[in-house]
Amino acid sequence: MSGRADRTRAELIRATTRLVREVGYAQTTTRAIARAAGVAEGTMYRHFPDKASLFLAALLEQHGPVVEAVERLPARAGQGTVEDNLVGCLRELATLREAVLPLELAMLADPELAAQRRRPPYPGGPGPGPPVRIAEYLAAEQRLGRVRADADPQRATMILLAVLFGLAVGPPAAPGPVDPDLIRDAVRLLLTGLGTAPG
Amino acid sequence: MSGRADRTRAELIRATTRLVREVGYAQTTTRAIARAAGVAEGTMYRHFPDKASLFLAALLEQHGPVVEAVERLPARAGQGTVEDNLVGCLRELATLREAVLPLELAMLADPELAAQRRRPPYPGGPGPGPPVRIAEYLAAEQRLGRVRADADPQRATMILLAVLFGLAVGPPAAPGPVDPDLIRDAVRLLLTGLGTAPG
Amino acid sequence: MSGRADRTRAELIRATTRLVREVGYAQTTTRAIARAAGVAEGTMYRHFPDKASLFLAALLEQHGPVVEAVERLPARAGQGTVEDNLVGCLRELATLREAVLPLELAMLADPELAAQRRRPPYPGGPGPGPPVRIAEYLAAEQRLGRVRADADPQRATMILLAVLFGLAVGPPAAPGPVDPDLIRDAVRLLLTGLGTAPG
Amino acid sequence: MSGRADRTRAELIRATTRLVREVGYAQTTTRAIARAAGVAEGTMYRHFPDKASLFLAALLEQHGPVVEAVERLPARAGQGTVEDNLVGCLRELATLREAVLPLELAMLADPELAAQRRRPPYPGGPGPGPPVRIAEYLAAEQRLGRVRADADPQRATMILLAVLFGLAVGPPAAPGPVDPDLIRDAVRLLLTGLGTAPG
DNA sequence: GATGAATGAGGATTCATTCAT
DNA sequence: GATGAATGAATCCTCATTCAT
Repeated sequence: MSGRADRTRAELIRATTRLVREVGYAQTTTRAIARAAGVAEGTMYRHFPDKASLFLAALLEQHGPVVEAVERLPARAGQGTVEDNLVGCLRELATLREAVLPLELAMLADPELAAQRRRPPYPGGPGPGPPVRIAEYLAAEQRLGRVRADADPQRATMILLAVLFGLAVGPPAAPGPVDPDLIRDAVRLLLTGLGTAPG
Repeated sequence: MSGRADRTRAELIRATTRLVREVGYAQTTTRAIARAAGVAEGTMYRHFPDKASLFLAALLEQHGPVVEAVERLPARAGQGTVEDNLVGCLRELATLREAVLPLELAMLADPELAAQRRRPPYPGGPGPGPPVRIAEYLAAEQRLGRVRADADPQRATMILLAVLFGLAVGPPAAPGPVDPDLIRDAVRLLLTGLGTAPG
Repeated sequence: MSGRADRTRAELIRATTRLVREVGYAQTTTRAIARAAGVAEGTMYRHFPDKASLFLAALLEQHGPVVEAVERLPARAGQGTVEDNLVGCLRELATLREAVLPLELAMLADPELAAQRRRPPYPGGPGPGPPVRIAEYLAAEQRLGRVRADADPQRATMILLAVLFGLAVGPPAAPGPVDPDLIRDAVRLLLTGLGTAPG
Repeated sequence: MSGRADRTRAELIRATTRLVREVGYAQTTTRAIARAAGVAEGTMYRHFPDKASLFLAALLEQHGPVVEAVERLPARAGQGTVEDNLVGCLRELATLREAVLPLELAMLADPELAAQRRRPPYPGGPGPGPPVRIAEYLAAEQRLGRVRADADPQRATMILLAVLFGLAVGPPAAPGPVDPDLIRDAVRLLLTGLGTAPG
């Protein structure tokens, strides 16, 4: 129980997430985290074996809401329009991701950190998550005849998420939230296609 | 005259690019760079004012080939198929980018490094580059009736490049080259569209 | 509570003062200070933001005793002889200054260090100090008729202290304590005058 | 004769003197000197075995004019007033010293540099210089009855020069030329005396 | 559990000096 | 004589981590 310990732990994670977003990974020192969390420097090591584990925990913390947001998608197959369903889901993903994108980038940029990602910090680890649910949704729509029969739902999902990630990070964007209009444009383009001829 | 200096400079850039790719930005210390380049640590500072400038130079070094690769694209409008043209171009981009992606990620992850990007290291700076050329190509194909009349070439280009970036970095990828098949799939998807009905 | 921290801080200041006196400012590296203080190099930075601040603190540490020594002077006006009073005071100043003269010289020789002196390290900063007290004393003696009526006490104080500083540093001196006889000679000369005629 | 080498040497000394005065000893790097002198970094070592020797040479360069200025003093004994003679001499000294005071301070602050001063850079070294000449002058005036018979000319000279040095450096003064009025005040004070009673 | 002083290896950078051209 | 690229030891400082209180 010990509500105090739990609060400290949560504070540490909140501080870490905030600092990485605001000042970048390089500037997020243990001292800065401790100060931002309002605890002593040594306290961190009561809750996490080392700094990398704290980062990992911060990253996973966000995973819950993301999963939830996508969990509902497959059930919407056949309702409304495909475009609206996808746009809604991707916008939610973009919003949630905004908080952790800097953490993800830090991991991508630092192999040593990324190595930690291999071994999930607790047995079982995070569930299937967004990619699987979106693919499920696309397959369902495919069965309903609202998505081309010759498309590969998994491949399409991969590309869909790649667009999302690319737009979130992309060169034109000063770091900041993804333009929601851009998300709709992307989904529409992916649905409609760019070409005029059958091939 | 200063063949030696030129060689040293090139060696430094090569070493930096290689190290960032292999061990990540955080591990790429000035000492490691010097050792890999076969020079003394102080020598670095005769060629670059500081470490960030060296990284920037390494990044820009790659810019030339990238620009060249895309420069030829607009001229191909109307020849072959749109799909093949785009796939060819994007594959080239992917290959070239492979070398600098870790550098780009480092910049994205470290605001301090990114700040350097604002002031281009030499007057004039890099030219328009890939986005503009690809948009030009799409517009040309549009005039030829091979791309939907109601598409926005610039917006489409943005999305095209976002896919490419997302695929290069994306969650599935163990760091490594982008699967060329994935590129073709993405282009085909973008051309054909995922949907069946107009909405 | 923090007896240990206080002791470390004092040790750092003592080590700094000693090293600057013995080997000069240029040789007084952070490593040497740490070694002499018996602490790790990083420990210095828990107590002082940077090296210059440590020097400044070492300088101010000495300020207390100096001020006290001169504080008593004005009260002696009219007692004993003017010569003895001044000689006693200046000898004390010379002794105290001996410890910090190298620090003062370092500041004079290095504009960057001197720049730190501008902003006093704590609000309020050091009080009026020696010059004012000596001038007060001279003015008091003047009212008692033991100092020429046409003398300017402030000007005379300035010159008195200039002699002291000049003797402490001056060309003849192998670095070391000021000869006390020289101080008496100087005071006597300043009181008696060198000339015979009014002009 | 090689006028070019001579000019380079002079340029190096000029640059050194100027830089030490303007930016302080610590900032006067060999690179800065070379740049300011308009020569390559390595060239310095054609003319001086090391940096300290260059500093020493710069210091001695100034010695000539100083000596000359004081050389004429003994001959003025008996002419004009003692005050005017001394004031004139000291003011000249102050002006000349202004250029090298930073160099002298640097030497005083750095024992390693000061060690070089012991062995004069060329046999014979500089002559007796100011102290002796001023003492000679005072002794001459003493014989003429214009200086107290019981004064010690050498001791008085020492004190006179100490005042000058102290005023040039002194705490109140922002670094800059010595106020000529202050010099006259000091001389007058030393001649007239501060006291009213015979002892 | 929490604290924060202490650690010390390691980081980027500087600079007097050397030497091939 | 002059050049300037190269050197590498040394500098100040940072920071994840430990441990006595």
